[in-house]
Amino acid sequence: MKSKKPTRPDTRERILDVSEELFANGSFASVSVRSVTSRADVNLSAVNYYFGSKQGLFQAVYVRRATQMNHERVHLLHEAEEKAQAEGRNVSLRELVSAMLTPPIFWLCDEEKGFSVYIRFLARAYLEEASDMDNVLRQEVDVFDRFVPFFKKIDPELSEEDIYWRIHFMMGVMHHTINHLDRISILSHKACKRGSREEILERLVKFCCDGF
Amino acid sequence: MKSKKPTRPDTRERILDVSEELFANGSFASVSVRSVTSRADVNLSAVNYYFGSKQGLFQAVYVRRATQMNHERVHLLHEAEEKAQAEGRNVSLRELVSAMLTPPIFWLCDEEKGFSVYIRFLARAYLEEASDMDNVLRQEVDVFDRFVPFFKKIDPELSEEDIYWRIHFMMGVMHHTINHLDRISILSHKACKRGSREEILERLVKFCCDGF
DNA sequence: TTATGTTTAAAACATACGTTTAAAAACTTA
DNA sequence: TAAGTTTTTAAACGTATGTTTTAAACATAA
Repeated sequence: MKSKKPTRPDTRERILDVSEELFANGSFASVSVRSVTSRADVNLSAVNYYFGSKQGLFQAVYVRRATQMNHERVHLLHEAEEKAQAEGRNVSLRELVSAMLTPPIFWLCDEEKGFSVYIRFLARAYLEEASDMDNVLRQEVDVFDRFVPFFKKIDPELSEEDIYWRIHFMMGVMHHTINHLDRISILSHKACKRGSREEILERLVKFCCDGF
Repeated sequence: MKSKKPTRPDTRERILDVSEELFANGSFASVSVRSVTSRADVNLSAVNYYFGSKQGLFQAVYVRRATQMNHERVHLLHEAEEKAQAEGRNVSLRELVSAMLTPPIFWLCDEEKGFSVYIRFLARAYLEEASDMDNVLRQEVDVFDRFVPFFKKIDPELSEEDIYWRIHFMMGVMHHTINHLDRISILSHKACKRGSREEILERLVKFCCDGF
């Protein structure tokens, strides 16, 4: 007698969870609404009911966690700023790079929460049709703008163009690392394992700092 | 009376050209066979006739230029090796990095030939379903293996794992740069233009060398 | 020319897709 | 309970998809 289905108030969240994962592993076009609803054990119409369209669902997946992640980045920046002020020095390059990379990398390696999946989703979203994803980029740009003055203070000789190019390169390393984390074992003939969250972050931050 | 259609022996190539471009701008699933054949001004069945299936077409697009590009990389490596030997020194880090990055970057900026499109296609192909694309990766891995001893000679303290990670990071920077070349103008508020082929290559090589 | 193999053409097939509709079910509030 | 709102369900719609089929057009060589 327990087969009676009650209304589940978490339907919306379950759809988001499932599609976050599917969109992280495949392109927008390759993920069907039906594959989402069936895996979420939800009626087909639920997607259109809650999100209007497939495109609306995609954007909702993005929005759900984007704000939080960029807040974390700014928070780390402020922490580093205060610490530096207390010690009467500039914010170090390492602190800056770390503030930008730590949230996504930590999320990535946090299997507990669903954040891990989101980071892969995000890296993939960057490659979707430009017009749809420009808004996504905008928010990150605004965050990065707050970092630029600090980079400039470290090396006043750097032009803004130099700084933007290097931030751009940093994001490249990060997104690529995220998307190909499992493939690196192929590349190295199983020589190196994925490694812990701290290990990856350490390698990444070092590479980016030296690149800067 | 010129509307009589002769047999066009270039049908196969035209299909490859068009799909290379479409696959460079969109995911595998988002590109329809019909969009390919109509833009190539070719009958719908031609794709299945020449390539068996859509998947076959995709792989054919990859294979057409992959071998050539990796040959170019190895060629540059040999050139650097001979020059270094003649001068009685080791191959420099810069020469190694340059040998790996120059072919794709030069191709990327070469609007004349169709190579430019191929590089973008390639970067996108890396994100397609793993099982289909592992063969694609295999070839690059084999090429990179030939570079490893030279990196080791430069810095014998480096472990193989270190080297593979850094090669991995390099490819990340490159692919990301390729895929987001137009977006960098957004990121920098139009502060920096795309720049010439040499400029991009120079920035990229420098960043990667320093990262190493 | 005729015969043979290759390439193009148009149509149809079966299926999968995103979305809509309309009614039933579950929940909320009075 | 009764009325009203929100959520879930099943079915259908129209369209787009990859692929197959069958025949016509072409090229080449005997």
